[in-house]
Amino acid sequence: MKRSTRNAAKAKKEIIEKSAAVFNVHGYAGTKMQMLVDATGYQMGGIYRHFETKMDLAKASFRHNYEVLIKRNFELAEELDPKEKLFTIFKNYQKSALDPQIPGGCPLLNTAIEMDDTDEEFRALAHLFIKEVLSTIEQILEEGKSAGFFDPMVNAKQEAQYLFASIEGAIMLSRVTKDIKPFLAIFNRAITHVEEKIIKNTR
Amino acid sequence: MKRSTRNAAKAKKEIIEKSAAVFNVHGYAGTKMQMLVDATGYQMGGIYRHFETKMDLAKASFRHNYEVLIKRNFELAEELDPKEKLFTIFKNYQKSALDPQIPGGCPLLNTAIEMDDTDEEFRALAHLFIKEVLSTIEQILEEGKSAGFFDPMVNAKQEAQYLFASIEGAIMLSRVTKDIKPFLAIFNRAITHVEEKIIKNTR
Amino acid sequence: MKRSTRNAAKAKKEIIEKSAAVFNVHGYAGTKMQMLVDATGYQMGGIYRHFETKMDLAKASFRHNYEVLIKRNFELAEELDPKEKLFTIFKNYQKSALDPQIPGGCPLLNTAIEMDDTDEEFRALAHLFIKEVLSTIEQILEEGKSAGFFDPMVNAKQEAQYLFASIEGAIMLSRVTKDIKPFLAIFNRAITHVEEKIIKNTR
Amino acid sequence: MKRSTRNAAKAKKEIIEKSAAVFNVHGYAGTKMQMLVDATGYQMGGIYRHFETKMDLAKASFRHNYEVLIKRNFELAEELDPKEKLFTIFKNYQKSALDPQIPGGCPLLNTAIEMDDTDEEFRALAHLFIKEVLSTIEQILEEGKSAGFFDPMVNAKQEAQYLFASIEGAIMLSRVTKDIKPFLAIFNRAITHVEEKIIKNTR
DNA sequence: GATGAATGAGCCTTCATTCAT
DNA sequence: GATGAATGAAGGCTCATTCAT
Repeated sequence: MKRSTRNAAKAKKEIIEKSAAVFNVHGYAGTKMQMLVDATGYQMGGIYRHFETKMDLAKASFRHNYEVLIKRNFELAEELDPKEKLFTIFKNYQKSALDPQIPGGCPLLNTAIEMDDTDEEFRALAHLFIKEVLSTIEQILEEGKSAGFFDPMVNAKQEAQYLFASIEGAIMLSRVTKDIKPFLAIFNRAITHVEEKIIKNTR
Repeated sequence: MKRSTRNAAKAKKEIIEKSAAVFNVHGYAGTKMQMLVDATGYQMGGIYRHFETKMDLAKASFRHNYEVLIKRNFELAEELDPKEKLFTIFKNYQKSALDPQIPGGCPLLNTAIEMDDTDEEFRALAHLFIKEVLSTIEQILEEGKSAGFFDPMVNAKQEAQYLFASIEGAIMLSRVTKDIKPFLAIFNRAITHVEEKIIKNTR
Repeated sequence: MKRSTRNAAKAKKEIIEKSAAVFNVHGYAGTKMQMLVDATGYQMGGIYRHFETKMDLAKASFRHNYEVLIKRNFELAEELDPKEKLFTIFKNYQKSALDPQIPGGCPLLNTAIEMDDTDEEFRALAHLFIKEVLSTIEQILEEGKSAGFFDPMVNAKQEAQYLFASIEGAIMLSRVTKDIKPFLAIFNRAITHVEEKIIKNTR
Repeated sequence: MKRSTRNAAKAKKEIIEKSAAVFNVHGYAGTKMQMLVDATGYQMGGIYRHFETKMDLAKASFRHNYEVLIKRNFELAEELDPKEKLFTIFKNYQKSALDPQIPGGCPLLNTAIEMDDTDEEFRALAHLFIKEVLSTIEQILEEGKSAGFFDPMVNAKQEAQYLFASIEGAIMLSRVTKDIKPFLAIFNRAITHVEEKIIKNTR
């Protein structure tokens, strides 16, 4: 096959983008190099020119999936107020559930579960990304408290963990049942929770 | 080592029990037959006498882990009232998190995540077990509603899913961070939720 | 193919014996696992059950070749006097050159040359074996001096090195020319040297 | 790096010169094209423009090493008498051993050993070069006999082979022991041999 | 029932060579 | 003339499974 590009950076990017989906669907151990050859259109050696090992490519793919996830779910217009920000994130997660950009479920969840006891470096990477997500949510909650939108009694850190855990659990449920309904149900439950427990009731 | 005196059923049980932990820690693809040889004390042939394939043993191990989980977390004294039942389940989950009987995290979560896109039969099994857990919780909620303990407005099914999702998400967070604190925080958050939103406030 | 043996030690021995010739002919880098599969009659996995890596098998093969060489060339009847011993070694080397037990030339020479700059552990092994051979010759020379057969002025260590070097050089010449004559010529030259310079001339 | 200004012949020469050392140290099978890219400063395509295959470059490199060896060890002033010529060669070999121009040992020895059973064409080349060296020594011996310096009973051909074999064996010993001493010891032994057996004793 | 040696397909990786630029 | 990205056929090694004992 004739390759259209002879540009290293572009090729590397292309390989990552096409591999990322495969890893997220089949898991890192479950993904075979041959699958990546098929998915990327590159041959073995072409892939190995850009990545020392399969696991290096796996980590780059995970990072890519994370960035896509951040871009889709957490990239928020500056002018939004904290409440709007929080609901935008919710809306984005729902959109992602209904029309996934990354097949195979949430890469953070998948990677955390596969790597927690198998690959310390990989686990640490998942940990890092999850911390970033949690701290983004936490920050919005703190902003909301300062700005008088959210109940000042709210423990931002705990609430962020709670929201994130619920959503990841919801994703898992919908994936194992192959049914979007559990996700939507839990999701709405979580929104209600936000409305009732986090947002300051200006009655 | 002579084992000929043992009977088949006992050997099979022993192999399952000892394999179950290995599968839960390393995942099904990540577990190698040699690990099971080491863990069980049986040799290749000894294991294959009782299980046709590694995946058959994996499924039996998963079922075993599920039964252990049910016994530890969901076996409830008949005389408890629904509120007590719910809190007993919570307490059991907390106990399991602090002192795990099954190493490697929640087998329902682990299996759901690994198998959602890779092994349809295995996914269906995880689905089945999760449905059973959900329906147990749901039933308690319904009982509680009927008995006047719980708010009759509660949607039992959704609430069961919400509670389960939160807890599974919490387990994931604690495993990837290698820190029990996130689990406990989310956990307490969920208990508060039950107290405030599910239990009928008799004030 | 049905294998005749299910005995680990015997299988290991068989693999070594059949691999040893291949390694000595093709070199360690030049020998491919497939050659060993063909030569031994064992499959990949059968070989890897007994050796962790190709290089482990290579080292075992080298050791085996060394032992064969020792047995053939340096196993000397106790009752021989030092002069007879020395000439027996010569005769054995000549016999080996005319009718080689190990194809591919002298394994000490081959391994020393291939490994001097490539594999430190392997080089050290070759060094060890060569030291053993040199010390055997040296000892015979010392014995001969003590017993009055050899000139007491002979520096045993140097003379052993000189004899060994000449013979190894001779082997190399005969192999690269694919002609036994250079070996025999040098060989005879070395014998003359022994007769004239080492053996005490009782005139 | 722009190289387009260089001309073909110069580039080819440069590649050979820089590759020659690598081949001699790592062997022909053990040398990877990437090593040559690193050593030469040329890229794959740059090298392949001048050589059809790695083995072609290997042969050119071997020839180069041979020529360097000849120049350093066998280029003798015409006015020297045969005895002086012989000792100059000896001195040159000693100088080469103490301060090698070509790293990795004697290319004649290395190539003979690696190629004797693996590459017939390459073996023939080593054979040719070795024949040239032997015949140079032989000629000096013959000259010396004619001129009355050397014992007329000396068999020039055999004596040349004997000297060459000893020295090559000595090189091998010093390389495998990583110690110059064995070389020097054998070397001195060989010089003594020349003095006592080849040079006509005019007493 | 159980052992553990052996199978062989498949895995990850390497590397001589090609070729678009 | 030269670059360096890409090829693809091996290469070393793994591992679920089989089977002689």
